[in-house]
Amino acid sequence: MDMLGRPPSLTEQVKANLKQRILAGEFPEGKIPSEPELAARLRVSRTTVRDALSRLEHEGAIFRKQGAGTFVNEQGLQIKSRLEEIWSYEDVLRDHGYTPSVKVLGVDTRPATEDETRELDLPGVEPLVVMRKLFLEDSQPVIFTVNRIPERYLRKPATVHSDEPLFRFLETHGDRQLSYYLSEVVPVALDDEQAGLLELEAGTPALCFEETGFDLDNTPVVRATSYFRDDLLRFRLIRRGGGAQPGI
Amino acid sequence: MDMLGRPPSLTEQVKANLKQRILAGEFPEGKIPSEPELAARLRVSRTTVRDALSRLEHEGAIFRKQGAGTFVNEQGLQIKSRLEEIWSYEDVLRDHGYTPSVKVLGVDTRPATEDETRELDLPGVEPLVVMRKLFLEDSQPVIFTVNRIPERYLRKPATVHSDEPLFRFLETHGDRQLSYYLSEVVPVALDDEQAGLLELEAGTPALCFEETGFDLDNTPVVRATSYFRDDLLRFRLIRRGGGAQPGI
DNA sequence: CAGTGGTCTAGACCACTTT
DNA sequence: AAGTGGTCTAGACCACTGA
Repeated sequence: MDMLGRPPSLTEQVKANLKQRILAGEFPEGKIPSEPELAARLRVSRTTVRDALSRLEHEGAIFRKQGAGTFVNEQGLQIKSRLEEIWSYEDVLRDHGYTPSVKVLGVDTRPATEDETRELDLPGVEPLVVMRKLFLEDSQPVIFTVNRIPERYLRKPATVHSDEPLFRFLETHGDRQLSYYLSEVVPVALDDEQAGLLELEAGTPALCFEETGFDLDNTPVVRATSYFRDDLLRFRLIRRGGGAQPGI
Repeated sequence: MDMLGRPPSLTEQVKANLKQRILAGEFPEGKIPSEPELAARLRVSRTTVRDALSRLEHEGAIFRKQGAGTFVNEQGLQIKSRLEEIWSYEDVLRDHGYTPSVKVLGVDTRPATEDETRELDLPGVEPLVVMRKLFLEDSQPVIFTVNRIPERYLRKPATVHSDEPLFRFLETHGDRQLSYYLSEVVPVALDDEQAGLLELEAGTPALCFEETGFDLDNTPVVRATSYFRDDLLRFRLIRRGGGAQPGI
């Protein structure tokens, strides 16, 4: 029972160091020192430097060209919130320059539907705790989410109103660590209730995530549905080649 | 001037080998051999095995638990087309079990707009080649795309009708290798033209990609817009923690 | 041809899970 | 205590770029 993360790895520290220096504009020509030089300066092995650089490249902060060097990727640095690594919606809003707040609309318990029983891999129909939240920037609604968690995964009686981010809620009230989400991106026309909460007109096209969260044992622990105001929040991602292709 | 990719790396071969054996059901209990054992069997170093496993874990094919082992991720294996690694829409459709075909709707040349000039980082207003394509499964339209490429990046006179995937078209007609896309996911209501092409009613909510493609020198070489029939094609992705958090 | 990134190896040590 | 994955090192060799 750890409850605490490990200290950041050396690789992660190097990555953070470089990221910070990039954002601070320490490499004005866009040219980042060579791998051997970084390794010597930072007193780590070249492998560690390469791991850190690979992560930065993957998230679009730099790009590399064999034989030429490593460079700042001004384009990729513009991305605030990457679709593949979103955990706390409050952080997403903060990254967009907003002052976020959360409003818990309600916490209920009801039996799972047939679909939910299957999606959450439950042995039979069981009670689910349903949390509905609204995220606001200043007083304007931006995100509406519904989380459904099997009651069996929660320690305390489930009527707790909590404005913690969900991954923390699961650790606090359920001793479950969220490992990843498997998500579907769906276009919808907002219905009356959703539009009302987001202060839009019914029928407005919006982005919706339909997703399942898994813990470290690969057990599904939460089904979530989220709706976004795309006029206030826009998601970006980097798409790369899948495998063997070099560059392609 | 290479034009050809390098042969797949050892890591890539190990990854392909394991992926195939996983899909073939060679690990019925879901337990994958330990890293030292795989390294010994495949006659490669443990590092190479770990790299291959890391990639498989990233794309959701397996999951690992420290101290316990490496296991098949039945959930993640269901994903056919991952949002972050899509290159040829024909492949996407094939992965969904369709028989794809392409219809080139037209190839025109026109001056870039002000926005396009900025997005493609052009020194001034220049002619763009605009390719409009429709992707069909059997005879049913699924994807509608518009690609805009500065004429300066193309060798041949730009009126070529080509049903090659775009990344190949850029290599064939422009000696440019596509490295990655920077994409925005936008919900839209289809207008008359888009809806007509996709054989839906005008106003239907749909997913839209607005994206810029970059080459190996990080130069933007194409602006693309794509519309999808979400009743026929659904995009999935895996969302993970961004950095230092372990598990979280 | 010197310097850069790309790939691969062998081995050490640690943290964690299981028995 | 034994076995697993997680991190890190030092070093070799290759492929490519640019002066």
